[in-house]
Amino acid sequence: MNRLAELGGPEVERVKAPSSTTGDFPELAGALPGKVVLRLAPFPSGALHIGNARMLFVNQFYRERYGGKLLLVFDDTIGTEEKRVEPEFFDLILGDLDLAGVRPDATYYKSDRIASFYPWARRVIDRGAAYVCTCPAELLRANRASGTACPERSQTVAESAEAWQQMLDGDFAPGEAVLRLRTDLHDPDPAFRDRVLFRISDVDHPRVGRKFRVWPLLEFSWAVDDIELKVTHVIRGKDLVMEDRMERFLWDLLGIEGPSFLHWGLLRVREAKVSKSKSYREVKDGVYDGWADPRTWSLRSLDRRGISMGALRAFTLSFGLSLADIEVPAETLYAENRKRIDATTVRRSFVPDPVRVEVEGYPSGLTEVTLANHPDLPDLGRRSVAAGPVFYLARKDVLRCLGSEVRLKDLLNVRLPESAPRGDEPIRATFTSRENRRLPRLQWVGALGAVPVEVLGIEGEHTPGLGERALLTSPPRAIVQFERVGFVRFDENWSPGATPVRVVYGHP
RNA sequence: GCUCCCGUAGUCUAGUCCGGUCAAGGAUCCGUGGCCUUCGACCACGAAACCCGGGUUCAAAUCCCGGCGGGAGCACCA
Repeated sequence: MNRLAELGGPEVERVKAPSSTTGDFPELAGALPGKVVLRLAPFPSGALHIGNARMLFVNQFYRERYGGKLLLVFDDTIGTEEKRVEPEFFDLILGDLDLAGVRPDATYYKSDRIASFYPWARRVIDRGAAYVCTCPAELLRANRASGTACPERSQTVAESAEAWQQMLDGDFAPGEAVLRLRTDLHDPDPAFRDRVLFRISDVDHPRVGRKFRVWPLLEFSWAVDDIELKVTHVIRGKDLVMEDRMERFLWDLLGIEGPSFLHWGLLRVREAKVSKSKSYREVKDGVYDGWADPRTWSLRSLDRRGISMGALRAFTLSFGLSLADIEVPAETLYAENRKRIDATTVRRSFVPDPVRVEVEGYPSGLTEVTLANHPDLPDLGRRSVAAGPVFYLARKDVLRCLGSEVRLKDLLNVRLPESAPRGDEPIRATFTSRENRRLPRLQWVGALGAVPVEVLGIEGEHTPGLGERALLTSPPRAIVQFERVGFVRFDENWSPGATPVRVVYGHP
């Protein structure tokens, strides 16, 4: 009925008008209210980022629509060298879910469940549908490509069962044997031909150590867990459609009715090049400022920038469940966020790359001015700003307006000199009038009230500048708008009064 | 190459299943004006689209056929 309320997340009440388009969300096949069981399956290799948002919010959305359960299942099988499971990521992801407002009804760890996969493997073997292959990986791949059967493909059930037991007993080293499904060597999709179900690894797992050597691959583990955990609908990206087919194949083989599948297409945010493995390296090496570094585009970095999870959710859900692969500019997310924060955000003055300007003929006695904290909302109060004959203006502003009359916003008008300043030579401007005229309006900070500010930007760059004194009293994590610059959020680890004032840039 | 998916304004999306109410709606972006102290917000106005070609039909964005274009997957990763 009320699509916006469904989509908007917690802050929706504050949004004045319908904002985002509502994407299309089809009904789940055969879904019964209160009986739907969905799952979130993050791989613990880094903080959740903007690219994971769709998984989170789409599943949460359907859980809300049907009133069912949402399970969190850490997909922490053994991974690879490049995709490593690291112990700290479990809590990191739990924290990210909390931040996103996604509260799973139960949490599972695949690594706890490894042993329960073995009997299922045995059932598949007993049906004559799997065999132990000892081909080297390269040969296996080559055979698959050419549709050639390796000698072991014709194993009897008893032989397969014995070899499988040898795998479990540790008779094979990593890479020496795998359990493969017998599909069709001439399947049109080469990837589907006799896929590997289990492999051997003796890598130390952060949760279960070396307790298991035989690890299931994603499709098999899910074919089992979707049944054992009674998942009713699997909603995931379309990059995993081949896995659907594998799961169905296994269920058909065992005569089981499994959940149904639903997918969405690839969603890229143009500005965000996300890579968990790159972020992991940079965080570990200290190049990034932790997992909240803006360059990670992690949920926590967005939060740090003052982008609300409600805005992210609305943004994410606005694309519906379209199977098209899309690329969206971050501006769309920013617009969504702006709608939420603009009306509650105080205005402050900030001058990047400041240059000193002395005003000749400055009216004596004009030492301060009282300004509204928000141009349209008197309720947000006023503050007093120190003014004086000496100001700091943004170099860019000054250079752009040389020789012209400009207005120091909310204060008075001056004429800037004709020529650019040389070196550190102070700029001399001339007072013209106080009347409010249509002139270019420049941000300023009075020399007496100026406090140093450092803005952390989206590319991880630090922009120093000067801001007005009132900034010193903002609480950490407060969001303010630097007029004509954009919305910024005070950093969590900044204490009021400390300089430089540390803020993180959010968006225009 | 093989398998699958997708083509509505610059971008995203509604509509496509069940053809007419769609001379196509919304968001964002862009432009203009207003509000007269933000390059923000808000208000008003404006620009801007059914991939192409056939067919069926009184009627096609919607159905059929054929092209073309874009994307994803193709691991002993998840």
